[in-house]
Amino acid sequence: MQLDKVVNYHKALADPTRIKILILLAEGERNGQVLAEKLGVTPATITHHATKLREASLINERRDKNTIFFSLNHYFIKNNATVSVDLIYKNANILGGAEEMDDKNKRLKESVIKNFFTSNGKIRSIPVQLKKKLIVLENLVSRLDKGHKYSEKEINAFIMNYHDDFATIRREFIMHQFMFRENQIYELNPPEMWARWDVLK
Amino acid sequence: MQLDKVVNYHKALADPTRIKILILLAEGERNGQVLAEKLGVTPATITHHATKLREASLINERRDKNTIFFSLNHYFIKNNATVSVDLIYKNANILGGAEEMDDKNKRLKESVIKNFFTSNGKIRSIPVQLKKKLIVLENLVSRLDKGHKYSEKEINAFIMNYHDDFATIRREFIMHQFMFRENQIYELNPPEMWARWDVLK
DNA sequence: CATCTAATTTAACAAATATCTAATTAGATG
DNA sequence: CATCTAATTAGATATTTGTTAAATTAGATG
Repeated sequence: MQLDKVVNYHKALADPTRIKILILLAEGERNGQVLAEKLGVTPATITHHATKLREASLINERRDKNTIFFSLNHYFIKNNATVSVDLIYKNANILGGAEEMDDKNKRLKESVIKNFFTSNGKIRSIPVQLKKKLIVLENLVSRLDKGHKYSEKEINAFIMNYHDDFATIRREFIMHQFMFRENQIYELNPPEMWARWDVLK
Repeated sequence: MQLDKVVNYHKALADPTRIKILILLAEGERNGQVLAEKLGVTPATITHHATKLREASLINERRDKNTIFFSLNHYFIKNNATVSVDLIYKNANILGGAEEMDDKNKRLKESVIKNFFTSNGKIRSIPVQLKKKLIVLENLVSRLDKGHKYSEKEINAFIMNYHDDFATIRREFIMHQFMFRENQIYELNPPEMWARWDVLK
């Protein structure tokens, strides 16, 4: 469930040593030994924290010979700071009733599709407003086959039918739970896991 | 210290029961007994969590006779979601003790500039080695204006002064945090966010 | 293959924390 | 004052979590 994701994200940031690691990584990539030395802890402790930060998608890693360099996942950090806020307000609406899509949302959906896709089906631009962006992403993702296992190449090629910036859109697919990635293989999530735009304001 | 504040904020949100309380409160104010009943815990547990949420300024309280009604501190929630992000990037320089560039790196930089740029300032070829590639990218990006908002067209035109493959280089600008894109507008990141080549081997 | 380096795993332990039950407090009302 | 309601506190317990030392693994190099 999505709640766990948010909780784990906050757990990852709920420790001073981990925050300090992120602060150091904001300067540039660092390996485990250096982090351990700078923070006055053992390499084992760094490994422990790195695992948590990795699980929360807050850091990336790059291996060079025996050394592993950690770095910030800038994109994820910037985009998830507000996720908890979204979750709280979004789920409030769900609990508060408003189950089926109302006319207003239907009209919005049509208008977004009309305005953000060109006549030959390409994406004119990626909406900035979350709600509209989700409508576009959902529309795209609906054209993929359920249960089909896509390579990254295939996903890129698919996206490029609609927009050049496949990297951003591919990331958004994952971030908003439209797809999941395992072993470099991409696959659709069931629709009930997709981010809900119809409950947003 | 500011670090503790951020850690405590995340600790407050690092528990599923507390997130659920906030979700319920987003619907409107609720008293302890009702929250306990809805979440299947005892009133004592609600008191426990309410204390933590209160300490993190996430909720407010209002007393009416014997009943205490909890409500969201909307203002605080909305304004603090990004505090941790700010903290991480802001403190990077301070904590990190920016080591100055050593002679070896200075020489390498000169040599890369000399070898990968032609006499009329074009890029001869994009270096394959990460460290050298970052030197070239940084050199390019340093010619852009801080704070200026560039359209994609402008960025492409700029890059094409130096190399034909603007798409690749534009992507590398983003990927290595030299720039960020929002709303199809490109802008320089502050230098402390740029990928550091001087720490690479 | 022997050796070196950096990272990880394992086992142990202390500290923090989520939850409950039972007792207590704060305030309202007859 | 006696009683009722809602919240809090106190004490107990089980779980989670941060840390370390020691052993092990992964990969590079001679």
